[in-house]
Amino acid sequence: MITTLAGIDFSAPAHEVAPQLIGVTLLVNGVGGRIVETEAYDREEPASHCFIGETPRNFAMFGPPGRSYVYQSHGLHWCLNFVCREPGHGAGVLIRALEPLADAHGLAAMRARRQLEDERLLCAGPGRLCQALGVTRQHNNLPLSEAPFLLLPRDPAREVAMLAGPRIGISKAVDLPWRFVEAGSRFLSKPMRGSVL
DNA sequence: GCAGGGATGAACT
DNA sequence: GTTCATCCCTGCA
Repeated sequence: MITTLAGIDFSAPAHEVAPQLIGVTLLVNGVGGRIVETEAYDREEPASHCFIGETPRNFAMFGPPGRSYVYQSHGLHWCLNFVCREPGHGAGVLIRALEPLADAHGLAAMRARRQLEDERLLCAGPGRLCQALGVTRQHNNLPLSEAPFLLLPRDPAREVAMLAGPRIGISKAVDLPWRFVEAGSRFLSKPMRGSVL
C-alpha cells in the first residue's frame, strides 16, 4: 500500500498531515495550484463526518490512507479531503484553499469553470476549489497517487511560514486548532488569526 | 418525515 | 465588516 506521497506519510494522524500539505502542489487533470489552507478531521472528535461511524457517504474515509474523500455540502458544493491514518480509523484533511499557479497549471481552465477572473477568489474555499478543479462525486475514493490526481512536493527553496487556528464552518469542537494556513497568503478562504506553528 | 449541514454569493450596515 | 436565502442530500426518529 502506498501511504507516502509528495514526501508526506498519510498514515499519520490528520492534524500532523494537514500542516505538511501547506505548500504542496495539487493538480487534478493538470489543473490546480499550491495548497495554502487545510483542516484536519478525526473520528475521535465530533466535528468530523466519521464521528458517527462508517456510512454510505463517508466510507472512503475509513479506507486506506492517501486516497480522496469527496462529499457534497449543502446540496450544491463539493469538498475534497485526503484520507489519513490507518485503514478503518476514519480521518482526513479537508483541502480549503489553493494558490493558483501559472497558466501551465490550468489557470485559464479554472477561470472558465468559475466564470471569474479574480485569481484570489478562484480557489479560496473548499467548494470553490472543487469547482475550479472540476472535482465531483466521480473523484471520491480514488488514490491520490494516480491520475487524475497529482501531488508535487513543496519547493524546498521556498520557506513556508504557517499558522494554526480554529476550524471554520463547524458547530462542534470549535476550539480545536486544526486549521492550518500559509502565513500571509492572499488566497485563504478567510483570514487567519491564530498562533505561529 | 424532518432537521441540519466541514458553503457560497449577494445584499446589507 | 455582517446577515441571509439558497442549494438537496444525509442520517435518524
